[in-house]
Amino acid sequence: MPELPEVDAVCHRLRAEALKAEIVAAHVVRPAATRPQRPALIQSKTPGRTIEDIQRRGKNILIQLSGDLALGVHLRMTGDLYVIPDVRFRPATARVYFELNGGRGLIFDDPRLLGKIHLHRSADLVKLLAKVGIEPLTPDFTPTVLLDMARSAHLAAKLFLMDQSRVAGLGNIYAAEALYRAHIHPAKPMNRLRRPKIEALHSAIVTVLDDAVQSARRTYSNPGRFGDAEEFPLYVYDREGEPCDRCRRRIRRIQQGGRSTYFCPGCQK
DNA sequence: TCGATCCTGTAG
DNA sequence: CTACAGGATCGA
Repeated sequence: MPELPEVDAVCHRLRAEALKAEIVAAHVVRPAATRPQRPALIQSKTPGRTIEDIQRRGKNILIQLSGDLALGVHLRMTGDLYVIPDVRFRPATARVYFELNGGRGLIFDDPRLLGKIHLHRSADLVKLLAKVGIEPLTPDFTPTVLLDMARSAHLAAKLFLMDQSRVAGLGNIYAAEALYRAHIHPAKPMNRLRRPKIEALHSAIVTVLDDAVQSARRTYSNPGRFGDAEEFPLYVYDREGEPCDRCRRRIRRIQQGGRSTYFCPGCQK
């Protein structure tokens, strides 16, 4: 269930293990994973190609193949993407898998079947990802940019942060953690935040994601599983009823957009 | 902009 | 059994 830091870790791991690998064969076990594309597309077009590059855009993974084709992978809630030494020993939840040179396997693993893997021409994939919002860990992401986006957003702060077309990469956990660190109530309308609060939020987003990236690269270096974020300190997520580390008030859970939001009623006004 | 929906697994 | 899960899309 990856957010930006976990997707980054997956890409990091893949770059170390799959760069320059050749795809020998491709198998779509569950067509749902490629829909609306036909399984035959990946199966017929990827064999013989080499993995040239692996990039991340928001929570999307781009696997650049030789011949100007690219695989676009989205892990959604339970997806994972990793290399195993012997493709014959893939798990039962492998939804798409590639046999690589040397008998290795590149596995798209997704028990819940919500994730997607598609094949596009490289240029088309870039176009498809144009609607993804600003990358929070680049110099483009400044307090002023965030303020500009906030002005027109008649939307709760938590929902704003979860919207991938605005700031890309935050999910349920890190959105809640960023708001906690910035002392902002998750239901606060985004367009009512003043510049100082926006600056605090900007800083919280960058700090949380940056720290989580470092943490995830360490804990997720283990293929086939998502190390839980145990190494990374979560102050509110999944801590309903526990005392806040700052003010000792009990962490509360509310529903926003059909999902749980955790926050401290004492220090997030 | 909101709710329903896609799926399966697991915790209570 | 029900509730819920670190996500995103689609339709109204």
